[in-house]
Amino acid sequence: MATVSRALAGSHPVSAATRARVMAAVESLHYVVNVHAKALSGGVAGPVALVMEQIIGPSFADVAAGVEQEAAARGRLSLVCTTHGDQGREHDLVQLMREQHAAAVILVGGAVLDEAYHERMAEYARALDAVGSRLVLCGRPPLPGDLPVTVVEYDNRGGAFQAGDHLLSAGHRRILYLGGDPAMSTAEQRRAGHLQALRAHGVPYAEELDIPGTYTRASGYDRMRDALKAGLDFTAVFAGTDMVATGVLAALREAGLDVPGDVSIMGFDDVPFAADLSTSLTTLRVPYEDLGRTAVRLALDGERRTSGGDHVILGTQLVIRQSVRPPGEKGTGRGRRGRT
Amino acid sequence: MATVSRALAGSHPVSAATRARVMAAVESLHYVVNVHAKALSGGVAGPVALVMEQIIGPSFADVAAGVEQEAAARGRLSLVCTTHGDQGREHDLVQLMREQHAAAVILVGGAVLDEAYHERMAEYARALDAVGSRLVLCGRPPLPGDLPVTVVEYDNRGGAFQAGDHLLSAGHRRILYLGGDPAMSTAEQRRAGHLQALRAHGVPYAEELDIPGTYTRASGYDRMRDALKAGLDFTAVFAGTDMVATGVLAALREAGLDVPGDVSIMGFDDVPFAADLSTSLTTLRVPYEDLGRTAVRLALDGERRTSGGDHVILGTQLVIRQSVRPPGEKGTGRGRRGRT
DNA sequence: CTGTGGGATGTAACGGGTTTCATCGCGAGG
DNA sequence: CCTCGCGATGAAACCCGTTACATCCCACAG
Repeated sequence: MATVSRALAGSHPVSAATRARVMAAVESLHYVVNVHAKALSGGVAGPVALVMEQIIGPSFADVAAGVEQEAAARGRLSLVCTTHGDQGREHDLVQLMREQHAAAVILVGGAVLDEAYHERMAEYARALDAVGSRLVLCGRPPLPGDLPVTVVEYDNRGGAFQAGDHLLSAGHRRILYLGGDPAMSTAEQRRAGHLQALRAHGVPYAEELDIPGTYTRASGYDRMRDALKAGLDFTAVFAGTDMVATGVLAALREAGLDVPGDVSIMGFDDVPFAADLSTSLTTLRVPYEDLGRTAVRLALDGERRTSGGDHVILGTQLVIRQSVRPPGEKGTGRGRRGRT
Repeated sequence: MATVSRALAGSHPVSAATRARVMAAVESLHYVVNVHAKALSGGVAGPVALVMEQIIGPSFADVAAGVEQEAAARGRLSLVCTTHGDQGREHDLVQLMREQHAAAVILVGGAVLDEAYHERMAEYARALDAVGSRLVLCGRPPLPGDLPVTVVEYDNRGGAFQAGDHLLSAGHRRILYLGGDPAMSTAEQRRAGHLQALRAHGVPYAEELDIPGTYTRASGYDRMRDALKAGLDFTAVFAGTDMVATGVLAALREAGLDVPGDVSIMGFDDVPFAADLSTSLTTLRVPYEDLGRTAVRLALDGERRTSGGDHVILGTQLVIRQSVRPPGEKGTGRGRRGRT
C-alpha cells in the first residue's frame, strides 16, 4: 500500500519493476486514488468557489470563465454557487466552503453596503481565515478595518465619469440617468461618477433625470417608457448597464424615436452583443473575465496572509460606437416631450 | 468525539445538556466538520461536474445555470470545468471526477461523432460507472451499444426542420444555409433538418448555398461577406446559430441590404438579445437551462442503473419576430447578386 | 430491594491514503 | 571478508469523522 502510494506520487524512489507492476494493476483495476483519503492524510489543494447571485447574464458568465480558467491553470477545481439573492443561502455556502476546505471563496457582484453587510463580511472573513480559506470580494469595495480579505474591483466611478464626460463633451446637458438599485454598491458608484462628471462640466443636477431601477433589460424598457410618457426633457440617456440600454433602445424604437438622431444612449459593460443592437452601443468596457482571473490569482498566489489583504482596482475602457452623437445633429434634436 | 458527532448529526439521542455544551464549543472554536473525513467514513454526496468547451456564450451559461440550480436543490455542489476543445484535458477531467467521486459528469455541447469519439465515451462511461458516477451526454446523441449513459438532447433536426419550413412556407426558395462544422453532431443534425424541409417542399438542393463554418459571429460575418462577393443568388439566410445570424446581420447591413426587406434571416438558439438586434431575429428557442436541469435530474434521480440509461429529447420552439418576410415584399425582393 | 430495560456516553474499528521509521538486501570500499 | 551506506519495501501511525459495540447509570416494575 505504501509502495503503491510512492509509485503513484513519485515522491520516493521505487524500483522500475515495482512501478511497472503498480501501473499495470492500476490499469487493470481502473483504480483511482480517493481524494478524500488523500485530503485527510495530507495534501490536496482545495477548490475555488465562486458565489454569485446568478450565472445568467453576460458579466457573471465572464467572471466565471475567468475564475475557471485561472483556477484550472493552478490545478484547482472551481465550484459555482448561486445565492439568488438569499443571504441565508450565502451564509450556508460560506459554511459549506469551510467544510470543503476551499482555497478561496469569491463573492462577486454589487452588494448593499449597510452595517449588517460589513458585519456579515467580517464574520465570513474570520471564519474562512480560521480554516485557511481566503475571502475575495469581487466587484465590491474593500471592508473597513483590518480583515483578511482580498478585494478586486473595477473602477465603477471612474468609468461612469468617463462615460458621462463623453456625453457631456458631445454637448448633452439634459441626460437621463437610468441607474440601478441605489443601495447597491456598483449602482451608487456609477451614479457618483456620473454626478461628478456633471459637476465637472458645470451642469446642474436635475432630480427628475436621476431615475433608479434595476440592472435589467425590463427595467430599462419600463423606465424609458415612463420617462417618455412623463414628457421628460432630455437629449441623452445614460444607462447603468448595457442590458438597461437594450431596454431603452427598444422603448425608444417603439416610440418612433431615432438613436442617436433623436436621443443618444450610453451603456455600461460592453456586453458581447452591444455592437449588434439596432444602434450599436457606445459603452464602457468592463474587464469581467480579468476580474475573475485576478481574483483567483490574488487569492492563491502571494504569501501575504499578513492580516490585511490585497486590493486591486481594474480600469475600464470607453468603447465608442454609434449610439452617441451631439444633440441636434439630426431630427428634433432636443429631447422629447413624450406623446403629450 | 463520538458524542460530538451524534450531537451534530442528531442521529442518536444525546442529552440536552451535552448537546448544548457541544454547540457552545463548536461556536467558540469555529469548528466545522471535515468533508473529507466525513466522506471517508460514510455519507457525503458527490458533486455534479459540468464539462464543456467554454463558459462564454449564452447557451453554455444557461446550461450551467440549470445544472447549478438543480444540483443545489438536491444539496449537491456543482463543478464547472472547461476543456477548450482539448481531448487530453477532457480525459483528465473525467479522471479527476472519478477521484472526486462526482455523482455525475455532464458532458455538454456538440461533438465530432467519429469512431474515436464513441470509444472515448464508452471508456468514460465504464470508468465512471465503476466508481458509481454517472455519465451524462447533454446536447449529443446517444451512444451505440448498451452503456451506462444518460442522454439529454434537444431536437436539433426537428427544430431545423421547423425553422426551414417557416422560411419555405414564406415563399423562399433560394435559402443560404450557413451551418457549423459538418463534423459536429449538432451542426449535422441541424443541416439534416434543413435538407429535410427542402425536400418536403420540393425545393432542389443547391450545393453553393450550403456553406459550412463555425457557430460564431465572426464566421457568420465572414461567410456572409464571401457570399455577397461571390454574387450568390438567395432571398433568405438560415444561420446555424443566433451568433452566426448576428454576424450575417452585420455584414448585410454593411452591404447596404435591408433585413427583412432584401434578405430574410432565420436564427437558431434564441439568445437573450435576439429580440434587440438591428432587426429582431426570428429564431428557434432551445431550452438550454432546461437541458441542464434535466441532465442533473436524470442523473441523480431514478434508481435505473439498469445497464443502459435514460434518453430524453427536449423540444424546441419557433419564435417569430421580424427578420423573416416573404421574398419580394419590399425592395429588390430577389436575393442579391453582390456588388458585381 | 433487586432485576431489567433503555437512554446516554465512552471505546474502538474503519475508511483509504501518506509519511515516518524500521528493516532488509545488496554493492562498494576498507 | 567484513562493514558501511543507500536504495527499496514493509509496518504502523496518523488524518478525522461515523458507527457498531460495550458500558454505565438510573428509573421503574415486580
